Amino acid sequence: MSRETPSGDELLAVLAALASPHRLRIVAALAEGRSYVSALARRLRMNRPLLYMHLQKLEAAELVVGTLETAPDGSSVKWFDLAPFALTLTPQTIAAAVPTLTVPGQKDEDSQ
Amino acid sequence: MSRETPSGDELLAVLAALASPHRLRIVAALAEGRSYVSALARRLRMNRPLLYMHLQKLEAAELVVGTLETAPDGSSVKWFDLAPFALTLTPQTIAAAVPTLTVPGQKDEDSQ
DNA sequence: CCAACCTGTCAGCATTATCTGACAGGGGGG
DNA sequence: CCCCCCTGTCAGATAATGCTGACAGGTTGG
Repeated sequence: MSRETPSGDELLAVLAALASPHRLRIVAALAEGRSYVSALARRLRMNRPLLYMHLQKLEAAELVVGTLETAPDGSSVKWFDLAPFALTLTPQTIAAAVPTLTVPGQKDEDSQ
Repeated sequence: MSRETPSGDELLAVLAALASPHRLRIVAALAEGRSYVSALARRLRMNRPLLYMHLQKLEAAELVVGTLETAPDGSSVKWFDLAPFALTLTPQTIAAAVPTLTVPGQKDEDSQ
């Protein structure tokens, strides 16, 4: 679901999710194929709970999809797939998204 | 200079710079035309030193250009212009940028 | 001299984000 | 039983950000 014009909040969520070296690396790793938490932790050499947290942030931003696959025997593995996203960052796309940012009281008044 | 393939660090810098509601709003405001610190602070209703800091971050990421214009009489105003940027965010572009991230020791080893 | 406009910089506080080790619980198998 | 694999969650330490009021210094104009 590569949206044309994301809402301000969605845009912000995606940006915040990607603004981290760890999470960028996670995305890059998943671009080569699905994986699961423990394997990824070994591969990227990072603490598992830490990776877990980062994956949750990516998932919250809908950049990644995690599915807990419980085998017939009962053992479970949580697979993570990269969501196919694509967004363009330009002054125009940002200006278009900003008005829909939900925050307290902010208004435009004078210019110049 | 809308780069085709930004380095990992550049990408990260831009993402980090934009991952803030304030800074998104600043970019949107500047998209309507140049302005200077005090005027922008009034317009966006935010603390001037705070805005100043955000502008510096945007400038560091090269999303914004500030020029201190000292009039012939000596009074000075620092104008900020939006830099014409454009970058596309997809799993591919990210995967392409990640290998050039400069951080301590990280390597890829096994997969799956 | 005082007021109003501008820029730039600080110390210090408040709030988030990041990161770690440890734990609980679920599955196999030897 | 013990050992190894997996998931998920916590408290708590540490580091990074965000934010504020106040100050110094420059100019113009009444």
